Amino acid sequence: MTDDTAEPDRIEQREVRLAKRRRLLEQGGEAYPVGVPVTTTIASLRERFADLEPDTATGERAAVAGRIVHLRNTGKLCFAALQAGEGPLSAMAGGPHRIQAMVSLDAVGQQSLAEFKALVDLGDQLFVAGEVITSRRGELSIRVDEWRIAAKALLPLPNLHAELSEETRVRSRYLDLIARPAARDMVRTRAVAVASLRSTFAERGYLELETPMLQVQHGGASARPFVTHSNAFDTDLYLRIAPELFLKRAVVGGLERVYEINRNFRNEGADSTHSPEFAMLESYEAYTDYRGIAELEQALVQQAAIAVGGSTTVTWTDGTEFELGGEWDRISMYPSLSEAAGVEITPETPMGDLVALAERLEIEVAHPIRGKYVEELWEHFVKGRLERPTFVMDFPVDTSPLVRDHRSIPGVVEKWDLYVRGFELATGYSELTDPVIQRQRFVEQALLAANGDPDAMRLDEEFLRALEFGMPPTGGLGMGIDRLLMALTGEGIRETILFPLVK
RNA sequence: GGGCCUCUAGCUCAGUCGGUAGAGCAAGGGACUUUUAAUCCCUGGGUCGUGGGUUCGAGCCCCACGGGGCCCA
Repeated sequence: MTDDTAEPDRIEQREVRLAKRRRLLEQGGEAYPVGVPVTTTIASLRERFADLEPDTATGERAAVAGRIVHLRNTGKLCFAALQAGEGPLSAMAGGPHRIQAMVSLDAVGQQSLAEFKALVDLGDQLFVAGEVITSRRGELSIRVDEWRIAAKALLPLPNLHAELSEETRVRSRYLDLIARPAARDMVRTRAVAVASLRSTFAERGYLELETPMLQVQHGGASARPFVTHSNAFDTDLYLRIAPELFLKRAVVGGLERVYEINRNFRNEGADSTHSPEFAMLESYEAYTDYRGIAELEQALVQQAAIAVGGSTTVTWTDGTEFELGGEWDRISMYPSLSEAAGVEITPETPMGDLVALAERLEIEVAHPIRGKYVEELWEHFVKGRLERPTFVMDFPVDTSPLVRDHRSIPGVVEKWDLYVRGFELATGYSELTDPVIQRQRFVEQALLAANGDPDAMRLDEEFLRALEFGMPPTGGLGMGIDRLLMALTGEGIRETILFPLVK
């Protein structure tokens, strides 16, 4: 909306509710009071009175507030189901965050009952106080002797008995959160998972850092950046595509165990596994290597699974049980590719052979780099076969410019990718610490950039200078937080992000 | 970037051969003191994504643009 004074379109139901708001004010009431005197929460009442017999009076008074999600009037008795946003995880979804309010002629008198019927709508935030009872049908209820509107809803709630359309769910997530317990669960699951990551790091003596999001030079990954402009410095700045080069500077400075959980931005397409803005974990640990980091990654994910669902066996939303427990498989990229393709492929396999094979399979490779061909072929032959969580070890050199050469296998670097649920969940390196080789790798990247690869890395002189002061042997880890949630819940990336980007 | 599907009431959707715009929930009026998507009677609510075109006549056919989804690259 460009016109600040523009009113929403005239909606019949909104007009009706605005009239009720006016009537409420004319009677000296408030449509949006500064507060309501609640004494407890719906969830705790549910917990305390879980097993009451039908038609029981507890003799105990309670005052709660919540959104009206069902409203039924039967003349001299009204029923309103109040829903609170809080509540435990999905194991108990569907009930514990709701309680029924019963507004009867006996308890509130004729005038109050009439006002309730005239002024209260489905969707309003309602405060009620009264005795905790169960109805004849056994529903935990409050026999209301005092009620107040806590916030008047001007717009009608969507139909809670039909699925919201994909677009409404993402565009109006607040409605999705009201309507769908699974949407609320996702928010909590995510918070629990991230808290678990932090506590696993804390147990291992890691420090959480915050490195620049606005960078003079982007680096640390192969991706197209978002560009913005600083007026004060009169210079273009990049939203970071990765924090890697700054976290490594921290390791040079003697911070030997560091991690960061924060947003990265990549100016690329969005689909079910990619978002232009995504939360990323990166960690670095001095005096370990990619094998030690694989052990760390496994612990991080398994601890998160336990924190979220109490077990390393996770249950996805489609009901699938997925095993994240135990020691994860480790396979090697070249041997696994050779076996699946039925042809021996090694780091020495000539470019011509790789191109011929790719063409025969109609695999298009964007840039003519040997490593890219190997990775594309590997994805074609092997990726889809992985069912259990699997570390894929030892990648080609020319696609991994920040990783050190393998200690014993020529042409390969000490890097793994972790595949879970068919997508790449995390990556781990024995970090390249040799400033001379690192400079060469950057120069090779610059050549690719000159040849039109927009994802190629740029040479970062300041980072190289830091390396020249000596960076200890280090293992590093990167994991997408959104993807971790996808692995734990079986949902698509848009469901793991509370407010995904929509045009 | 390419292909396919989709946009109709607040929400979710139907709409026949191109001929007066439909349902459920929600809303308004009425009845009802134990309802669980309460029930019963009555009523209101539409710029059919936007802009063109074809036609006597377009929600429907054609073109362009925009939003959303799925598949491929």
